[in-house]
Amino acid sequence: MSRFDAAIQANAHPWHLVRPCDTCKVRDLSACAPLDAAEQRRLVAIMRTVDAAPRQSIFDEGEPAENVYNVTEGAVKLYKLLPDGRRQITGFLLPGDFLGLTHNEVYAYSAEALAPTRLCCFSRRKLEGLLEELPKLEQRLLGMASHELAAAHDQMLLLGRKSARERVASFILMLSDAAARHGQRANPVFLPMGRSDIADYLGLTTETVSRTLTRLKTQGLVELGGEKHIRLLKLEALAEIAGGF
Amino acid sequence: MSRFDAAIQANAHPWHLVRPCDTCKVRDLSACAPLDAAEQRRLVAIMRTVDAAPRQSIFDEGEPAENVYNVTEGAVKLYKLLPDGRRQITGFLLPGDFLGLTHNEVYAYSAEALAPTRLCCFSRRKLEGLLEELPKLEQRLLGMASHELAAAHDQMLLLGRKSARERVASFILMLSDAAARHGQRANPVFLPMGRSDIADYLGLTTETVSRTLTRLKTQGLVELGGEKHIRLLKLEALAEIAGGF
DNA sequence: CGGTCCTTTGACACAGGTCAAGTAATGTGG
DNA sequence: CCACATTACTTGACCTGTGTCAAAGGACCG
Repeated sequence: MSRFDAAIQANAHPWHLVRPCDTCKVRDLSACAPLDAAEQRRLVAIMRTVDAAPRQSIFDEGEPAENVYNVTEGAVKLYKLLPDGRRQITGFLLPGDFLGLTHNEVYAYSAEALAPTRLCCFSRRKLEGLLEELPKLEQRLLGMASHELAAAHDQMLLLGRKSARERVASFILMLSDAAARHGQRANPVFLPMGRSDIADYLGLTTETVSRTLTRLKTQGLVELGGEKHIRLLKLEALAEIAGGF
Repeated sequence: MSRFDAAIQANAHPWHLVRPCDTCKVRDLSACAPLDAAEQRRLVAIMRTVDAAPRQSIFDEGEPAENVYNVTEGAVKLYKLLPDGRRQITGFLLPGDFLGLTHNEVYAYSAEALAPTRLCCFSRRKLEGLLEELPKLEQRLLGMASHELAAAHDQMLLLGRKSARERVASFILMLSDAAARHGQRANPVFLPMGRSDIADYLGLTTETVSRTLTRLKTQGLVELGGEKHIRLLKLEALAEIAGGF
């Protein structure tokens, strides 16, 4: 069995790199043609599979940026730290998402697995070499980068100008949408991360996140099933809150 | 005189697209070869020059994303609005920067000139066509996008976790660095934007920006020469504040 | 069960927002 | 070039949303 087939067998194929994603509509950029079999083979040749347990670090900010990763299964958080320990989570990644892409010598953020995670790992040097020859691949990367940039702009609006209530509502809806795109249950939303990760993503404290969620519950907008599941009761109202109306 | 030469004559050539920038070290990505003359000619053929006066809108959020722009001279601000008018400025652009690049049908933010500005305007459709044939160009765009992404992450850390004092210090230093990269005076820094733009960029109010600046002045860290010039007196101390020490 | 960790809840403090006034810069028409 | 209007910036007094500190549940696990 070739390396290529083995990779597919192991369900660790970098699908999202080689073709538009079936379930994640956002990334289904019609302009991007999928790679053909030969091209995929070349890509898989420079790839290896990496697994990470929850809480395991994938890489740290400031470390030499030797690899680029593509999430295949699981969930990852990206974050930056200030010297005194204050933390900002800059993103939660799901299957199909990319991390480590940079034109710097070192990583600009740290990455850590949230759940049992499987990643496709590429040597950055080799991948950059391959990019020269596979423009389709570069197109996909550019498409992904510009989507991430748009998401980053939304997050700046959230962090700079939204109230705690609006941030939490936005967050719940965002998770629900992401779940739907990944073919998972969208309504009782599953929160794979703890309160302090949510807080560090939204620029709040755990206490404020907790209080805000209980207030949304009290007001009949959501229902909390355990700590990690939220049922959205009034989608319309939540969307209005999230949008800042 | 050819269109190509005319464009150079008029100092409206998209230099930053075709080759690493001389002054802006950040963008001098060794991996990116400059375009040759024939390639540049093709690029210039689908380009036109656009001028914008201060406060003039270049495009608005939600508008069909028909063009992509490259700033040649001047300065531009990008921003997003909430329905009630709250505003978040997501970036200030200087010569060499890009705007309008998206894989969406519509612009994700509004763009407005801060100063008299000259831009290179490309039809997005045509540029995307050209990208298929000029992989070097796509490489440059990918490099720029990944730099912007890193800047966006820094800004998220600032907005989510830094105090007003730290935000203002970071901002001044950022402007000073940008000026230096563009071959302009770095120490009495020139602020091309007003207080309310600064506030909307830092997620603060004009009052807080103003108070914070006077406090930095009182403490002997900066000197305010008029409203639009700031002399950095204790760079080291400012850098420590900005970094969150 | 008895720890450990995470979440929730409460009481209180404070950074930064809001409202309001005053002052300086900029522009405009005569 | 000056009066005047307008806009931008600063400063002050006060208020509030969110952070801080502390403690009390809950969930999970050996």
